[in-house]
Amino acid sequence: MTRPKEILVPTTPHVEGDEDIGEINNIVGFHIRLAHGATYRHFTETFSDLELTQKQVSVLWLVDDHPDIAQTGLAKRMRMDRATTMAIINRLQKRGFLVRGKSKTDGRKQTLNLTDEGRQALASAKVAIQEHEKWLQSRFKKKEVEMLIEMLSRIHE
Amino acid sequence: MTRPKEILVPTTPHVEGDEDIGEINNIVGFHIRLAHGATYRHFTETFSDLELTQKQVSVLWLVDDHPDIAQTGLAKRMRMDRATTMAIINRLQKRGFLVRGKSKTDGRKQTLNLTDEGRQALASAKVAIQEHEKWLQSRFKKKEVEMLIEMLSRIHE
DNA sequence: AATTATTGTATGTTAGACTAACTATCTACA
DNA sequence: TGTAGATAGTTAGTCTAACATACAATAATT
Repeated sequence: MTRPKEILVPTTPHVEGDEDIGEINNIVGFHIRLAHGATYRHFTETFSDLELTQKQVSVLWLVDDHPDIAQTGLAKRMRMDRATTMAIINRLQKRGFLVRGKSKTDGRKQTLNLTDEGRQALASAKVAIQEHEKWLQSRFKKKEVEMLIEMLSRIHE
Repeated sequence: MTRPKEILVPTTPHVEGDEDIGEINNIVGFHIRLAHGATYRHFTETFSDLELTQKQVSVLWLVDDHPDIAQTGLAKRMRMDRATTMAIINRLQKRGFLVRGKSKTDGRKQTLNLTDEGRQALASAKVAIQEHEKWLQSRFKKKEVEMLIEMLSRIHE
């Protein structure tokens, strides 16, 4: 009495009397979302000890690369709005990973800089990132990685 | 005394005469996230009238493609857990786009099917998707689109 | 028949994205 | 120069989504 077992390969074409646009599988956006989801999931697994999200690591990294950067500078680089940036900065500051200071050149701006703890966290994060990237890049040849990055850059500029 | 003016449209390449971001630019995950963000943003713009998210459209689409699908079936296809799936289904049901029914083959399962309204919403969504995809694919040649989809599939399986 | 797995549900937490309103500061120009 | 508008940061509130946990009902396995 064994059932057909209902194997479900997600990337399988659905048959059915097809209409309009075609299959959802031909939609680039669909694949970007799925790839992002898979990447995000693996990331949080890899970072479960560090308790850092992708966004948080990116912010730490960018602040380290650009001492005294202002929140709007960060926001521009990461394509976030000010409010979202605030929330992330607040979280990182609450954990003592970075500090806000006053800008000497512009009274509206604040400077962001990592604390020693932040630098330490970033160092650990970079190790984890390496592992994460290895998982990601294991699917591709070197040339393909370059190509993928280049293509993705065309989307986000 | 006119400054370079520093226009910053979110989806515009950031020029700024400065430093490159550093090695973070070689991180595939970083680009996936940025590309996802840009895509998501354009999607919500395109869909602001319809008030549908990527997830919701995907669910409508998949339910349409697979009548009587159960929530777990959806969850597998979209790589979501049951709780998240529930939340999305609830939202769509509340708006009258789909209905839950009882499965005849498995008392635990429920069937999902679009209502006429749901089908209508999906039809509108597909038009908008076409526009959205055009925006996305305009950056690529046909061959490149295939390549991109294939590469992204390697990530999400 | 008893145990285990699956499915849907309910609840609560968290991150992140966005809007709107507000203050302080800076810039541009009439 | 004075003022109107732009920019930077903040706060508050809303929304989507992901995840964890717990529970009840049903199926499958032993």
